[in-house]
Amino acid sequence: MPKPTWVNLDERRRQRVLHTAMAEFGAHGYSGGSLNVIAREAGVAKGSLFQYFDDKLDFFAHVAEHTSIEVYTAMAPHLGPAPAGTPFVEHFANLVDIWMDYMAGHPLERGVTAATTMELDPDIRRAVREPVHRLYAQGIRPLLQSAIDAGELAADADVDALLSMLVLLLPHLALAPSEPGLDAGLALYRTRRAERSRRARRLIATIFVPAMVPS
Amino acid sequence: MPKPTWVNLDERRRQRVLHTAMAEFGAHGYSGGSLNVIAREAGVAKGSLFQYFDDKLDFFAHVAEHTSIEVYTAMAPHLGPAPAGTPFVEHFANLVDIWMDYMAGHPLERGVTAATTMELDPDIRRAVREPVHRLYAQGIRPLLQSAIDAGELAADADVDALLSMLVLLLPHLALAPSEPGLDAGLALYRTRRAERSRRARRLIATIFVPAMVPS
DNA sequence: TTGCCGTATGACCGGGTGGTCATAGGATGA
DNA sequence: TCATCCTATGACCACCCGGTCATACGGCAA
Repeated sequence: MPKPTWVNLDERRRQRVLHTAMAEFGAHGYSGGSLNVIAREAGVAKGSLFQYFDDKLDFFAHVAEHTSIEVYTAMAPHLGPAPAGTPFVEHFANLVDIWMDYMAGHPLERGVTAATTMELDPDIRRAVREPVHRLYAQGIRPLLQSAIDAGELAADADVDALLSMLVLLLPHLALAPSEPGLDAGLALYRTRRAERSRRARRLIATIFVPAMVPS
Repeated sequence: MPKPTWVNLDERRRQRVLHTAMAEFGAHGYSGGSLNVIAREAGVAKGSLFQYFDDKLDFFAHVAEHTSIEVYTAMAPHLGPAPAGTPFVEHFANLVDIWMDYMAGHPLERGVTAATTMELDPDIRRAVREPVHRLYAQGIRPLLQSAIDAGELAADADVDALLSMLVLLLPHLALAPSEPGLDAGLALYRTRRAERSRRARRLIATIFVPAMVPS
C-alpha cells in the first residue's frame, strides 16, 4: 500500500510518476522495470519514490491495481445484459470489440495489463492478478447469468468453468491485436478493426456455439 | 544456434549445463535468469558458456527449443485419434490428464514451459513461442480433424479457431496444477490427481459441448 | 620434441540494480 | 523569529549483470 505521502501528493506530480511507472513497468515487467529510469523520466529523485512506497513491489502492485481499476471503469458502462433483440453471442462479441479498441488506444494500460498477465514469479503474479480476476469475474458472471435467464445459454451451463476459461482467454484476446505473439495462430496482430473483429468472433463462437454433433 | 563446441561437448557436461540452465531459466525467466548462477551451479566457468553459445538469448532459445521438443516427444505416443468406442471429448480429456501428469512430474520442463509461455518481451516471446505453437498445432489439428471425420465434431467446425484457442488455453491448463495463480478461479493448484482431472474436464466440456440453446 | 588447435578458465570491464541516509528546503504555528 | 514537521534530493552503498580476453591446458600430428 502507498504511504500517506503519496496520497497527499500534488496531483500533477502524482500523475507524472504514475504514468512514467506505467510505461516502464508495462514495457519491461516487474523485475525488468527500473526505478532509476522511472525517477529520471518522471523528473523526480529516486529517493522520493521510497517516500511514496515501501519498496519496488509495493510500487508495482499499486500501479497494477490502479491500472486494472481504470480498465474496469472504462468497460463497466458496457457490461449490462444484452439489449432485447440482440443475441447473446453478438452482444458478447461487441464487448470484446470494445475491449480490443480500448487496449489499442491506451498503450499505457495495455502494457501494464500485459506485464501483470505475463508475470512469471508466482508470488508477484498472485498478488497482482487475483484482484484483477475478481474484477473480471464480477463483470462477466452477470452477463452469463442473464444469458441463462434469457434462455440463450443452457440452464445447466457450467458458469464457473466458462468464467475461468474466459478470464484466461479474454486478456490475451484483448492484447493480441496490439502485442505480437499472443494470438497463437489467429493472426490478430496489427490487423485493422474490421478484420480483427471478424477473427475474434470466430474464436468467441467456438466457445459458445455448439461444435459437437449432438449424440 | 549453439556453436559447434556445444555439439562436440562431452555428453555428461552438456547435460549438466542444460539441466542447470533449465532450472535457472525456468525459475526466473529469460531476463531474470543469471548466467553467473548457471555457470556456478553447473560447475563450469562462465566463459565456457560463451564458447557454446553466442550470447544469452542464443542460450535461452536453445534451452527453450530443447524443452519443447522433449515435451512433445513425451506426448507424441498419445496423440493418435480416439480409439473406437471412446468419445472424442473423453479422449481429449485423457490427453490433458496425461499432460498435467507429465508437468507435475517434470519440474524442469514445467518451469521452462512457464517461462516461455509468460515471456513479456515481444521479440523473445516470438522467437521462442512460435516453434512451440507449431508443434502444438501439429499435434492437435489431426485430433480435431479425426473427430470431424468420425462425425463427432460438426463438419463445418472452425478448426483454425478451435486450434488457436486450445494453443492458448492448454499450456495454462497443464501448468496450473503445479504453478499457482494460473487457473483463474478453477482452483486447480495443488489438487490431487482425481480432483484436478474432474475440474479440467469441466473446462474442456465448455469448449466442445454445446452451451447454447439451439435457436 | 615441437607446434598447433580446440577448449576451459576466471579476473576483469563498464554499467546497472534496489535501497539508504544525511542534508536541505519550505510551510506552518507559536 | 524560531522550532517543528514533512518532504525532496542525489551521492552513495554493496551487489549483480552480460560479456571479454589473455592465459593455460591437453591431445594430436608431424
